[in-house]
Amino acid sequence: MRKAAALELAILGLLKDTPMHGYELRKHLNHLLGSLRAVSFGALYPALKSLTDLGLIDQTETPTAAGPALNTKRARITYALTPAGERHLAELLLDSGPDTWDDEGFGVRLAFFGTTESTVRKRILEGRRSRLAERRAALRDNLAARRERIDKYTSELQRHGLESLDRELHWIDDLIASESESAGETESDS
Amino acid sequence: MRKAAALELAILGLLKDTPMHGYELRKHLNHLLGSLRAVSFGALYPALKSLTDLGLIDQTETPTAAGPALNTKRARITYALTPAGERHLAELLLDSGPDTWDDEGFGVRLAFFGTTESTVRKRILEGRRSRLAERRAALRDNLAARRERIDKYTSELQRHGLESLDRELHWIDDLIASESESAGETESDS
DNA sequence: GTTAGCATGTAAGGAGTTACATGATTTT
DNA sequence: AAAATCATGTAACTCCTTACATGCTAAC
Repeated sequence: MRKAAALELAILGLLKDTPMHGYELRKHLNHLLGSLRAVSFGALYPALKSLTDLGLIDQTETPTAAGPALNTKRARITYALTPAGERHLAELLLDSGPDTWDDEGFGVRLAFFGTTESTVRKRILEGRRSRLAERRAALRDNLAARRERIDKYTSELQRHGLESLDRELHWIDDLIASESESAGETESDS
Repeated sequence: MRKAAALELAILGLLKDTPMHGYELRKHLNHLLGSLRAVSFGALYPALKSLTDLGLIDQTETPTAAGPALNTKRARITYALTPAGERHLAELLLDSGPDTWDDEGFGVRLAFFGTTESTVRKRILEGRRSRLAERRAALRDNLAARRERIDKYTSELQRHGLESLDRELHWIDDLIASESESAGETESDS
């Protein structure tokens, strides 16, 4: 299976719901990615090109000179998923491997949890949990190992970092708990 | 002035306190950078090389065959700041521009706040604050703009993101406040 | 005497950024 | 008619990752 950078997944996921052109897509991407990062055109268009080359999306030229009054928006190239693209997206949404535990991967996957199988959701949440727990352990060790030698700014930074991790762990635990609860209701798997 | 990636600053800052060889330096870097990222050898050694080429650090070969029993550790190349390197570091620590507000830049700068002028500290903290405030505003707008159309996972993510931002803003405010307090007390440091 | 960890690097390549280049459409 | 914004791309460059290549030293 291909490497599937987070950006690719986000593009495919957004285009599945709504075919769009690049400029519009970028705005949705920046909302979706939130504080993670901003997508530039220099990143977006090459990505769209490579997805097109792979046959996962196709481009429909919407003429400007001929008839721009289809709706209020003037568009030039509208991107949409091909059948192969839909299949590929469905495959990507079954992944629950290490890539889906890290900050960016997890952020993007969460945005598509609505169309993710509940067993996959659970594995992702648990993977993410253990990732955060590892980080927390490393930070604590670090903090304990060199008590005296750190100035107040560094210790403040680490204290705040630890607190943030604790809150995020708690948050994930809540998500996992609500996942287990609704497991009996909606889907038939347990 | 040169661009000064966060990694360079971290290296210079660490080497000023303690000359070390690469392998050891990497461990300190990974502690310093914490959850931000891990530095690989493929990133570290080229960086050390370029700093050497710039004359900011120098390399001292510590022979292994001849006499390894200097202390318990066998080292091969020890890196240390040159006078030019110290000057350059001092210059970098005066910077309080946009690079010092972003996640990575701020994280690294905070680690060296102990040797940063209090006026510079304050500017950095305030820049960071406004960065976070911008993010918060964007998130809120995003949240308000499309109330109904988001599933529970996305809204949970955004709610948690907003809460984290609020806590971080509060944390920064505390740092700024304690900065102002100690400003009157001592010119040098506390 | 072999495994594990210490120690230093290089080569190829991925994923992105900034700056540039171009032109259409809408608003003022 | 000028300015802002919409819209699509390319080229050069930066920074980092992965995988490789090499050898020393400590411990079992």
